[in-house]
Amino acid sequence: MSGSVTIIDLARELKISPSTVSRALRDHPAIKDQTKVMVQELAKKLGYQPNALALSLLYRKTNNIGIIVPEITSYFFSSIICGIQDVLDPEGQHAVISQSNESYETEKKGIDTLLSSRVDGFLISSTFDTTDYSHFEKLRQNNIPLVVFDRDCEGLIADKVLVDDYDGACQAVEHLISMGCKRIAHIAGPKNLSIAEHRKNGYIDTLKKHNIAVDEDLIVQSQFFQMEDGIEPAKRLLSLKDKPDAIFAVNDGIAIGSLSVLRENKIKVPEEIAVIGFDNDPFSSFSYPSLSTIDQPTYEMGMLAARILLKAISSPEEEREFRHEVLKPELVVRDSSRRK
Amino acid sequence: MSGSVTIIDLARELKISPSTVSRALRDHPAIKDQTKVMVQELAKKLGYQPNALALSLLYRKTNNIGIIVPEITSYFFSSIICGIQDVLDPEGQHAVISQSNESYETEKKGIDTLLSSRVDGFLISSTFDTTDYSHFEKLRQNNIPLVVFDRDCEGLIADKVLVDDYDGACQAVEHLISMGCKRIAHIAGPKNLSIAEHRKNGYIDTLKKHNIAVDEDLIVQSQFFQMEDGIEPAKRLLSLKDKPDAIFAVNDGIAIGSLSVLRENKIKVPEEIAVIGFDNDPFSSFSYPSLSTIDQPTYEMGMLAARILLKAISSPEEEREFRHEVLKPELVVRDSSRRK
DNA sequence: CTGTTAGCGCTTTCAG
DNA sequence: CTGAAAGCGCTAACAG
Repeated sequence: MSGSVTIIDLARELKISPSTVSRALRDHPAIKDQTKVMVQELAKKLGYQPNALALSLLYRKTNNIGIIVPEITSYFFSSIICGIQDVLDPEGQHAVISQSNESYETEKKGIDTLLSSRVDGFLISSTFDTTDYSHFEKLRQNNIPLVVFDRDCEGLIADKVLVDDYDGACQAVEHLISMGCKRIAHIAGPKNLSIAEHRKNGYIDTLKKHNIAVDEDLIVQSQFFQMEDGIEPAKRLLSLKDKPDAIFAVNDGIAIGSLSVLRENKIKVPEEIAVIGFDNDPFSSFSYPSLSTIDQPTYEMGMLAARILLKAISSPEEEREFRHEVLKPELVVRDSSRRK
Repeated sequence: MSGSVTIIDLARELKISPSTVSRALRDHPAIKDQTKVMVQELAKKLGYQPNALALSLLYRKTNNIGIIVPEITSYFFSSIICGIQDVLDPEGQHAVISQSNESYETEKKGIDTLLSSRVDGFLISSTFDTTDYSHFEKLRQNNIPLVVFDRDCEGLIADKVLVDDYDGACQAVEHLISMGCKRIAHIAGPKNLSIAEHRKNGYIDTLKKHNIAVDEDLIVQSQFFQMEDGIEPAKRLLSLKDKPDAIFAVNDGIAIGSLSVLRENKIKVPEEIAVIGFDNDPFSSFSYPSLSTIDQPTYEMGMLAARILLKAISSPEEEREFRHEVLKPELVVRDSSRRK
């Protein structure tokens, strides 16, 4: 920032006015070619860089988009971010990423910070323990567009891009049933998280549809979504007198953690217990056995959310309809659930 | 941005001057308590948020730090970013992340964009094909601090936080030798990448140190760092008449990809071929067999780089010494290299 | 074709 | 204790 060249520097050097320099740089039609060339050459020579700050202040538009995600270390969220950036970049928009670390307070603080820095809009996937949405409502009151993605905030009025988790879970369980599994367990995700609830509901409803009794013992819960978080739940399932013959895990991380427990206990997968995850994380095709899963269109979700946001930003504030997009996930069968 | 409350709004409402409002909000001693309370209450009521843009323009300091990484989807870089953010956040500094996607052009464009947005400093890990460092030199000429991390730019004068890749490779190969391996192969990383070169050199020198002939056939190269990129190189190694009895892979991704090839070929790991990776990615302890690796202090590297940058930003420009920190990696032995 | 002026939101002298 | 004015870098009327 220190030694940056300004338009005024160029003007002084060339003994013309700043406005002429400004116009010359932006190729304004009412400027002599000769002047343009002169200005542009000097600008290049001195390494002039327009000050985006000044522009943003003037136009009340920063071309910055605030993104708030629970974490960036998972492939799931980082690939969504890639989708977002691939839409924003060509439009000259920039992503400003903030991690909430699954903390409601951090999420709230992130919003305030981004608000202070005057981002033009928000893309948010909320935390586990976000139940109060007033910090999101505030955005709408300030006419700042918000697109919620992946994790639904039920009751919140906003654009939304979600995945049909219920349907994904149904596909997973249908698949296990079609493979002949009778006692299908579910390692559910954290309570109060819409996606986890939907997956669990899909699991339960599919069992019922096939007249399979829902055994509460077969539903255990994981604390988070990492591989190590799958260990405890899997051990609990193995400690049952009447063991399951399949596990539908809330995500691939948990599924991989479970696989390691099954391996330790010399349980054959899929012969004794079949396993299926959710996400199609890259490592799922390299685990042993390779993991069946439900593919989520993360990259597409990011792109779609970003497109909707950009449209909202450039639309007249009134008479906008809120969009509610639901993407379809897709079953990917691999060795962990394939009867041979 | 649209309907934001400004200091002028508050002033008008209270029929006092903007400067008084400004002082009251910043708790200036020369302001009557009564006025302060009045102002602060109205500010709260109307949801006043200081405009960071205006402040940045005024103070010529944005409190934004530009981060440029090859990609964010790998755990390696995303955990470095976490370390960076955990240092920046408490200091009221914000990370602005840009992905170069291993493209020199994108990296250059990223710098220009961030320069335009007037970040106070840069944290950069450069791409494969960055050989020309003039875009980095430019920063120093503009007095914008830069800290290079992980991937060294040899010859560039800048603060650096690196990992001793050479030493890590030595540890890996020493370990394999101590396990009795005689024909140790190396799957090297992309050419022209300092870290990959250093690891390869560590590999070669350790063999020499133990009077083991370096067999060029046993050194193959991977194109990138993903799991699938390990498949081809591993197959090439298996096609040798005289097969290796160990593989030292340039990173965990490649090692995991190799494991899948070995599994397919029913080769026992570690009995027939031992495998060791580099990075200590979370999945490495959940692969089968669990993967021995060299742990890199990614989070610490991010924190240290950020601390050095903040110090550089707040230091007088002259008489700064450039720091050159080299962190030590650490051997983590797991099943893939443990003779039982 | 070019210059002058005002103002985006804020703070900070300098005057009262 | 408070207000008026200037300026951070830039652009867009409005004049010439």
